[in-house]
Amino acid sequence: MNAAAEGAGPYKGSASLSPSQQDYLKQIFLLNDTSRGATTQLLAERIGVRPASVTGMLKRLAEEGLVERAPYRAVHLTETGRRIAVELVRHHRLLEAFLSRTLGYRWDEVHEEAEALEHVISERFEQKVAELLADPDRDPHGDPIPTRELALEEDQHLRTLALLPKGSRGTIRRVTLQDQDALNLVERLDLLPGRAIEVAGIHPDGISLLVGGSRFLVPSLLAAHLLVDVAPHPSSTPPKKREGAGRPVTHEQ
Amino acid sequence: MNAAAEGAGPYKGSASLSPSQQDYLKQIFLLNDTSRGATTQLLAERIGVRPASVTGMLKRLAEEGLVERAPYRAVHLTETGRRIAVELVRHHRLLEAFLSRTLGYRWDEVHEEAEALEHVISERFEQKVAELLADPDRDPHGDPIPTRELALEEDQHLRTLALLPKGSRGTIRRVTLQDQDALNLVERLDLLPGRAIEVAGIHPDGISLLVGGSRFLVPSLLAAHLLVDVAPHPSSTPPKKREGAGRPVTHEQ
DNA sequence: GAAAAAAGTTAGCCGATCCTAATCGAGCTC
DNA sequence: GAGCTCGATTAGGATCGGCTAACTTTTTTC
Ligand SMILES: [Mn+2]
Ligand SMILES: [Mn+2]
Ligand SMILES: [Mn+2]
Ligand SMILES: [Mn+2]
Repeated sequence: MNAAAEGAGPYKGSASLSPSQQDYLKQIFLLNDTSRGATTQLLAERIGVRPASVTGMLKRLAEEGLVERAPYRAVHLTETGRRIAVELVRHHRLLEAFLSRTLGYRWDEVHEEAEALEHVISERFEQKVAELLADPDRDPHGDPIPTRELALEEDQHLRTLALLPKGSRGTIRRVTLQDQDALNLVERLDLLPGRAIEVAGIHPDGISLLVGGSRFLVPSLLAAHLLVDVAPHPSSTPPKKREGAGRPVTHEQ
Repeated sequence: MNAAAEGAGPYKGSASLSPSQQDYLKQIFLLNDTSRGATTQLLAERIGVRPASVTGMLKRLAEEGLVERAPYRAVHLTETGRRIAVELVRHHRLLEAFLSRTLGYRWDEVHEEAEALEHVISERFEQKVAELLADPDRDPHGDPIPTRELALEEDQHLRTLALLPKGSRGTIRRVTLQDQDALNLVERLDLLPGRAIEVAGIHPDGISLLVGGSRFLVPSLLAAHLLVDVAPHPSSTPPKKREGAGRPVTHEQ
């Protein structure tokens, strides 16, 4: 019973998909990029439904040619599905930038609002906002905004703080968290995008960090969500990778 | 089988209602204000569903204490229902003002976008937009924006152009149309809010109008949707009402 | 004031999306 | 490689908001 014959439906603009379908595609995209691939369970957690619901939706998305899927395996987006997902990520991050810059939202407030608006704004709205903000390339958390043509900068040079060796210096570029309390903590610690940091040491529970003169422990849980632009090793320690201090970073949006 | 026992559900914030339910409440509100009351058929037309669907939804809304209803009669909003409806109208018109002023939308483009956004923005968004625009009191079509406290100016002094007697002078204040082509026509004819006009004569098919030096026929269909602030009768003709040139004005939003 | 027309309602149905409970399969453990 | 565990799927059901077709009530017409 090989489900999902290839590409059943005709061309799909994101417009014809339900917000729910759009959220599935977006989460599949975000999970594929990072982490261990888009499994039923991870999707269920991110989207806030039960695994059985995910299976059901994935079947429908497969029928419409938006995902490719084999039972008991992780899903992947088709090219069509990917396009819709990236379009949605553009909406989301553009909206976050807009809410922050134009409407004066705090950075911990933008995510929730963007989560709902992303499904509803027109291409005109997207266009006008992009104009107003002069085509921003980062949202308030440092996440790259896909271009109008849906090209997405890859940030390959960024490294997770949790995995940096002692002595590393660099600049915080992205904070891949959405939870308001967590973001407020990051702000309290002055670990915002743009801050210069140095890894003073490795703890079992996190990273000892030098930021703006002070030194403190950044718990692994937090360190795993801070992406750092590492400076060309000025210190002694060779920049070799460590493993296991934190799991690969993801973040919902 | 007297359906709808009074006030079943607990307090409802507009947040807990589906976009569909919100649209029903809004249209009931707009129809009650004007026109012959919110009948099943009129609601069906405005909302774009079949009459049977309206009956079904009205039953559900009655159960939740948002409308009062007797079979075969027009519906009315309860106080709770009215509050939600006005909140939605505020969202809608505030959004139209925002889209027009801040994002540079044309006045014929704002309605459609606001129609979708109104259900999705948070109170924070409403608040921030109101601040940004310094609490505007009119949307681009001249429709009054309910205040934060949901007070709605009544515009009782405005009269439908279609019903004005020959010789009346005044200023166009509201254009209660949403259709893009119709709005473009209005713009072409320079009948925008703020324009001074004089009724040069009554035709069977409309009104002969003097606007900015030129004189032309405004078809009844259009005239019924132009609300005029009538100047204290400077001309001879006593300002007595005419009937039948057009039906009472309404407009969806 | 009856009959016709129009408006409203009911009954039965459908698709989308979610749920719970039960079953199935993949992959690690020993 | 036989189990066991955990993740995934299936089965069955609920709710929501739409639809059509048939029926009922109100309103208009003459
Ligand atoms: Mn979303
Ligand atoms: Mn972000
Ligand atoms: Mn709407
Ligand atoms: Mn308007």
